[in-house]
Amino acid sequence: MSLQLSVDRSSPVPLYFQLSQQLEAAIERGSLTPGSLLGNEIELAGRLGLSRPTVRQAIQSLVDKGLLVRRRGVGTQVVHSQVKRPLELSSLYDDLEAAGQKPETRVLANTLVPASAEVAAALGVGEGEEVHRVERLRLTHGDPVAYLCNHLPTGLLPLDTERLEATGLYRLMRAAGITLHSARQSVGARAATAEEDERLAEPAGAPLLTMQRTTFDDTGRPVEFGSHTYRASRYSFEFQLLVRP
Amino acid sequence: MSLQLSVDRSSPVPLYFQLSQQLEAAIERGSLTPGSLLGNEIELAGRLGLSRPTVRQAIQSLVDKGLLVRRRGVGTQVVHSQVKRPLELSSLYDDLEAAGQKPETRVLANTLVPASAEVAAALGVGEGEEVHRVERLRLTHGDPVAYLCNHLPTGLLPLDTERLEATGLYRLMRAAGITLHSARQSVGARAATAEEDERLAEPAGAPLLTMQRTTFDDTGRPVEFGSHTYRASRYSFEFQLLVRP
DNA sequence: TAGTGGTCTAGACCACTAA
DNA sequence: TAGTGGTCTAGACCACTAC
Repeated sequence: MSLQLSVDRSSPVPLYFQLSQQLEAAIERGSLTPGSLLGNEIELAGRLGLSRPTVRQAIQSLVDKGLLVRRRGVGTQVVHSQVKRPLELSSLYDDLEAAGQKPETRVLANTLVPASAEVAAALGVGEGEEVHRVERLRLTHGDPVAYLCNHLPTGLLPLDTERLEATGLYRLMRAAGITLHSARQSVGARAATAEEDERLAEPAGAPLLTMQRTTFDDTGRPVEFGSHTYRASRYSFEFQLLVRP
Repeated sequence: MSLQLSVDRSSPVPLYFQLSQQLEAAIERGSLTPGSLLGNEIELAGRLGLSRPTVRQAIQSLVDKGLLVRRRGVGTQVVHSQVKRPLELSSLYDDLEAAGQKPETRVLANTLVPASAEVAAALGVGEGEEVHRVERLRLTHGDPVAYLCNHLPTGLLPLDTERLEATGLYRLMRAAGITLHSARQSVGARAATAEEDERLAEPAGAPLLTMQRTTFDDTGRPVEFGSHTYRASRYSFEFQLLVRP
């Protein structure tokens, strides 16, 4: 099979990254078939004019992504497909867009409010301290999918209604130079209240999917606390996860 | 602060792993406080009599776990806590046990059945082919929490009712030498049917949390397909996730 | 026994950050 | 400018697997 692999040493892109991208592309388009062996690291390094650690680094990044499996004494094999996208800290906006759904956002409220006890605890601010409160309705094809209520610390990023209606909150945060690091999530279900029924255009007492999430940046500072309710009839969480070895 | 670090070269435990364990323990018990710098890699390597790549490997594993953050030109810092346990392929049994809930299992059915179209597609077998079907009720303190229905390929592992009532399915699979690799999950909500109401002791039409999951081993072979329903009043999914850099 | 990945070393140069 | 992490090399020995 041999496979066309090469690296460009004049490129600013790291060599291991060039290699891992080419291998991933080969797996994606089926040039490297599931179950096939990759050939040993030494030979691969020699063929590309790279050192073994560099080749290992490229392979390791694909192992971490779940695309390859290494077995001592055996070799490196392509996993039998199935793995597409491991769980990410995803934005509903991006998820819907990726599904070709053309998400729309209607900002219901965008104000400063004193933090409730729950919000204060999540964001690590004093109770009653001023925080941003954003309420949004997310729709596709004019139909509501979810009601999103978020609280954010003040002074973190500009939150004008216009930008909130044009894109997702996470994109705004990244654009403002915030490096998202981790999030704590809780997913549950409950019956809708009368108010929620109306907002989401569901019959009385309909089951709702709920999510609460606190997101942290890479300094460990809470940057967002969200309470979301999804129409169970129109949305479910889909994700893939890897077993950490 | 300096910190007591040392490695045992006569141990079969890899040096990078010894170091990462000690660093993790130091973070856990607070000897390394959030936000504090770790000291540069060269100096750390010299102090321990290790090479820099080995020290980097130790640090990298903790970065992957979300405990440390590296910034070029700045240094390596301990993340401001909050990160405890990233999302794993978890078993409800283990989750309940970890929460001190003493889970019990009641096996409702444990039979061989012909695969339905849905099950056949998930497990990659022919429709109508024989597969295991296991129905269980999971309880804590005598109260039902979830109804679990799983399908498995035949010949994979022995599934006696006795063992199923003593522990979780994933533990049985691991004990049978199956290396779990990844899973595809879908989490949603819906109103309970009359049959489910009765099984889970909920009022008519109560909201239920649902999960469907297909689990794969490290060869990419599907090893389990589960359809679970949880009492929303008694259970929610809690997890932490990291942004992949 | 032969071949694989797992670990480890002792250097090197570069890119980025902060003062 | 000084110090940090990011990348890379060319070797070495070991543990495990399959034959």
